[in-house]
Amino acid sequence: MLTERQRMILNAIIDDYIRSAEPVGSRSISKRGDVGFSAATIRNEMADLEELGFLEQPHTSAGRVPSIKGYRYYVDHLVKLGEVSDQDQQKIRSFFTEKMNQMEEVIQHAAMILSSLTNYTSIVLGPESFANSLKHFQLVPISDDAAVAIIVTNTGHVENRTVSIPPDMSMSDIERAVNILNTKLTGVPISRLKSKVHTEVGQELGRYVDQCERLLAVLDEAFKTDDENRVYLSGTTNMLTQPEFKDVDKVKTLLDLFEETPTLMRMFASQSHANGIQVKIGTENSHEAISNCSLITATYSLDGVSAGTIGILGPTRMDYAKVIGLLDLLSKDMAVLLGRWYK
Amino acid sequence: MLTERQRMILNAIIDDYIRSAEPVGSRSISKRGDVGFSAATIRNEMADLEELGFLEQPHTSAGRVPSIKGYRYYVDHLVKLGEVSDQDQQKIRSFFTEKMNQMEEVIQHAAMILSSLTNYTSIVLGPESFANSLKHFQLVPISDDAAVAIIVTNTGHVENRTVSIPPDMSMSDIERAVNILNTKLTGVPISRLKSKVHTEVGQELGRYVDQCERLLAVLDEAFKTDDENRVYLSGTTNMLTQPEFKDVDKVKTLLDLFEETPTLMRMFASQSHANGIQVKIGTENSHEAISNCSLITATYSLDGVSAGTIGILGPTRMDYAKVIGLLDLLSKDMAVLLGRWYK
DNA sequence: ATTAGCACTCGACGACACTGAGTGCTAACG
DNA sequence: CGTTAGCACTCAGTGTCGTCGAGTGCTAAT
Repeated sequence: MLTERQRMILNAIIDDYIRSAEPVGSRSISKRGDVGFSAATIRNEMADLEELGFLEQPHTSAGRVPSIKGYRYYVDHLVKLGEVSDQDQQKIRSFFTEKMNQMEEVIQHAAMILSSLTNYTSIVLGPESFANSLKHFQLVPISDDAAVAIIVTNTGHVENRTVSIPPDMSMSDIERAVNILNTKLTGVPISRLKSKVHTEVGQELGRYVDQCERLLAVLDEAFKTDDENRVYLSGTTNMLTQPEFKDVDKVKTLLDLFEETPTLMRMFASQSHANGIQVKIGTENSHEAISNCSLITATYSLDGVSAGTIGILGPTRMDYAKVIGLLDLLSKDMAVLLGRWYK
Repeated sequence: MLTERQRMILNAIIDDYIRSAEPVGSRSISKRGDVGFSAATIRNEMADLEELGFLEQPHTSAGRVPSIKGYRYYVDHLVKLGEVSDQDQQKIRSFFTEKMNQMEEVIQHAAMILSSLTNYTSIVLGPESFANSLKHFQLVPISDDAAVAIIVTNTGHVENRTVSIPPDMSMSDIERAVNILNTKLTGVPISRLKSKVHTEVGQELGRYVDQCERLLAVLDEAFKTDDENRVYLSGTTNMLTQPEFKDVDKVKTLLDLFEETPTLMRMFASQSHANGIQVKIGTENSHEAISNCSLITATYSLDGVSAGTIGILGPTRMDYAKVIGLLDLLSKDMAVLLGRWYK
């Protein structure tokens, strides 16, 4: 579709623009050396590229700027995976050798590494909880009518929730129930806890415990899968250093988006279906607030099941080569780390 | 020190400036009606007030702007506690009748209410954990060499931490130890857990459990008071709507400060000594990033012990009357709520 | 097919004048 | 004597104009 020369020129323009954030003219391309043609020739090609929709002109007497289509072509055909610099590799290595014993900590750290290495905003989605199974369940009464339900998963993750209990339910009943639940439910995936309680464990429970229905209601409350697969952000303020965000209004809409976890989740979910690296450029993103941003995500899997997603949000004019290389490396390392984690 | 008229004029100027964010001139004060003097008279007084340091002039032919000293005088002598509007009272009431069963949730919500009612940024510090005591302790092994330590407090707060355990420590030992700890430590304040383990419980433990020293090390790790008295922020982006933050650089330094929890903590700590409402204006604040902001905090106490702090951060040109009134009301309500909570 | 040359476009920038809000001072007023 | 009307003055903000220069498109020469 494009001639070799056009591709070279497109590549050069995008390269330049990523660095300078300013419309690039024919002369500067010609002078770069890697395209050995005169400014005039490049000018002609640029006119063609614009007609084809790969470039845009802010105004008549300005240089050219890549269009969404241009970026798309660039990431699909032109960009060569950036090698991760030794320095960065070093940092990542030391991250993975560091000992962390909370899942949350790992994710949080990964996000921080990403944002600090790229100077963009990083978004990390934790490994889906459905991989986890119950290790231990506990109900600790804290007053006459309330108790804390605690769920420990095999990965060491702890969830807790305050539930209200009927005032006339006896302590011994509760203890007995907890014991039964622990023997019956240990090893059951978190996502199936609720149904399992009703189908299989329910009757057993009824035999030993008074007021079984009431208790079941309490358990329902406790096992409510609060899908707080939280999204971890880091480097949100990095965006403010980008020239495309010198306008406070844009900053505000972006930051407001960051606060809206559910929206972020949805954005991410739509990406995480496919495995590997995905790039959404500008208006390809569903949300308007990031219509001048690109979102690059890497979904890694564990035993063939997609397990988590890490991503970088930056201006459309972002360093795709570097970011893609980095995400590729880090997502693979994450998969390995988690593989070991889950044993 | 100031004549009655000067005070009226100062009050009027600050009032106007809070509303308009623009230097206020003598004419506009004169026209307001509540100061019944001509522009010329007011002009003379304004010159005096400037000489005394209560006002400042951005440039010769502009109106006057309150100085830090001016604001100080205003909040100390002039401002009359703003009545909280019916609408706002309504919202606060409904907040307090809402049923919440996690401490974190309450605090988070309080912060949100505050920021939404004021359109500034709210900062809330949770009730100091020293008021809490141990309700239940548990060690759940999740692998050969790791276990999750879970601490439940009398208020239903759950802390958890992964600890590594010596591989040759037997399950039964652990169980026995946990039992002893629960009988001995229930009711002990969280802050004193660690010392208590060493002094009183240690010997008892040694009698029943092998490898007592090793176990103590594990417990030390578990009881490490991770002083995560977290700071809850809400409405951080509200600041961006303030005209004093139309400059992205200022926004960035401010937002970066928000990310630095320890610094925020320190800022807050210095305020929370005194009880009641405290106002720090502009450079009275220690941190440079908020040298054009004011921080108003209300510390509430429970049984005479200061329990928590809620605060509002806004531009120096903020609506002191409203904010102070609101904080006063809310902090008292919080104290009541928590009093009930701790029973 | 490529390139040198040239006329043309248009935003950025500095110079300049104008406007208007606001001041300080002085003199008149009650 | 305190208050106020009047007036000259200051200065940020705004709009206009001309210049500059980077960049373009087109044409003709190589």
